[in-house]
Amino acid sequence: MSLLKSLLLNLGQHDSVSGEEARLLSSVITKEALFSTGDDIVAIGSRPIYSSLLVDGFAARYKMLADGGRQITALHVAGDFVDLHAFLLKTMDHGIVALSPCHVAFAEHGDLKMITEKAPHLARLLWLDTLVDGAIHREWIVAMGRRSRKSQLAHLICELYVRLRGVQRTTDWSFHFPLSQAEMADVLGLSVVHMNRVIQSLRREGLISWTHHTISILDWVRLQEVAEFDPTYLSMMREPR
Amino acid sequence: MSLLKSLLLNLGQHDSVSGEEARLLSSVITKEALFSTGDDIVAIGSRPIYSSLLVDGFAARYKMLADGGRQITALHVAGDFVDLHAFLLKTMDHGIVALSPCHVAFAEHGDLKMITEKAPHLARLLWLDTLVDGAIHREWIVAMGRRSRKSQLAHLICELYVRLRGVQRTTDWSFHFPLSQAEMADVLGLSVVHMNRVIQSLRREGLISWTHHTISILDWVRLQEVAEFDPTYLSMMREPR
DNA sequence: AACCTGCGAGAACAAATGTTAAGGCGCACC
DNA sequence: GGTGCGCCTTAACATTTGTTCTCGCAGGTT
Repeated sequence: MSLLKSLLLNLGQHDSVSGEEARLLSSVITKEALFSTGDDIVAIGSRPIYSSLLVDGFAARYKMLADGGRQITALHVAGDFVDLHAFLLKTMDHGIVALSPCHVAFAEHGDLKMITEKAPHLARLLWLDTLVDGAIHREWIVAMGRRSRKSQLAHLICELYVRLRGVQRTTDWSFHFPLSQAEMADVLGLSVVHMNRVIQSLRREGLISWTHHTISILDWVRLQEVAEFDPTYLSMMREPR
Repeated sequence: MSLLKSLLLNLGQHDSVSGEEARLLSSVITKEALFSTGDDIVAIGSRPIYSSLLVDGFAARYKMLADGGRQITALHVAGDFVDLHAFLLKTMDHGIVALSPCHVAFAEHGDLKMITEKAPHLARLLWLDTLVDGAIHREWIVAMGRRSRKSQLAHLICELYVRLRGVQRTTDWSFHFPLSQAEMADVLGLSVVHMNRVIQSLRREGLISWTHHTISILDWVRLQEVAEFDPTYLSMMREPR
């Protein structure tokens, strides 16, 4: 998919983006790169001078613990700015890893600063993008803290489906999903064995199928019920910001 | 504490705030209110036209689940903007409750928009404030997913201590903390009984004391070790943003 | 003084989740 | 065509965490 298109698919979900804004934004994206599965796109502790737009692929933010455990704190799909927050946070407090081959484009922080000075509406859309990240974080906290593991997984699948549909990465009720069960366990904060048990239970109830890196939602209504999924937090509504 | 002071204590931790910026910000804070313990400061589903600055007190963002469970997704202390994100997200996807008597001040969204247009550096500091929220969310996700409950609690206490010290709400190694164990359980995602067990274990090891709504850190070094606490994510470093 | 009530603490038991180990299956590589 | 490897799956067992219940204490009320 083209660089500009993935940009607009993402930011344009929340508010209308003018042609001029789109041109400005694409003009500050001066570099691109490809990453292989498992590569670090951004290293923990680094102080990037670029922010990275994921044009295609799957990536994750993660932290490692002393005992070797890994927790994934965010999943990113095509169209996501994976480290826009580093523009102001400066120091990466986590790493970002490619979970599939990833096509990434870069915008210099100096140019982002220019956008905050010259294009306030566009700047607000970028700010909003990081706010949606935060809203997703909060939903994950709720899922980890107070939902059953089955509900947590169901919720994540609902979220992924809606986000991927927003950037046209679904076909009917299916989407490509390259994560292994072990990687998924690092998302939900479970052991691999229990991750497998939870997946089995959604399968057994006929809610999803998940094979060959493809997830299919077999019963959206019941999946949503199990998840208590309410997509409000994704801010998919297009309105003035 | 004065309104302006709590503002500067918070934003000024990350970068220097000019006198003009401080005046502009305080000029857009046009209303104030007091809330009692248990009051909702902002209701879920509402579309606020003000963002709320917590001048004094403790507040929490939370979501309720169908089974009556509650998960607290953020704790706020003096100086925090509790719903700055609503400026752009528009619809509250969670509620905000006062966990103590709270003194709150309000800034109109229209004025915040003006700030993004006229005062880009100040706007970036506000953006940053929401990014630190996100960084804290990520750290909570890590703690919920991959730390032991003892480590999770130790980490939260370290975080609270550092944040409260930043706004001058600590005396030596102690701080006032009004949450009950049941409320704390809604933060960590535990049952009340297990919350109590985890607190006891930190007490038994001589790391903290916690009585009469006061937490004291008895052994900062070991508490930090148990928590694997690294304050980088709080962006306490003052640098150009 | 007697009586609430909210909160903290603890015991006993149930359920969820982790650990370790083993086997199977598909796929890349020799 | 075998072989090794990554990944999924299952089983058995250990540990963590939740549930229910009881008790005690402090503070406020009558």
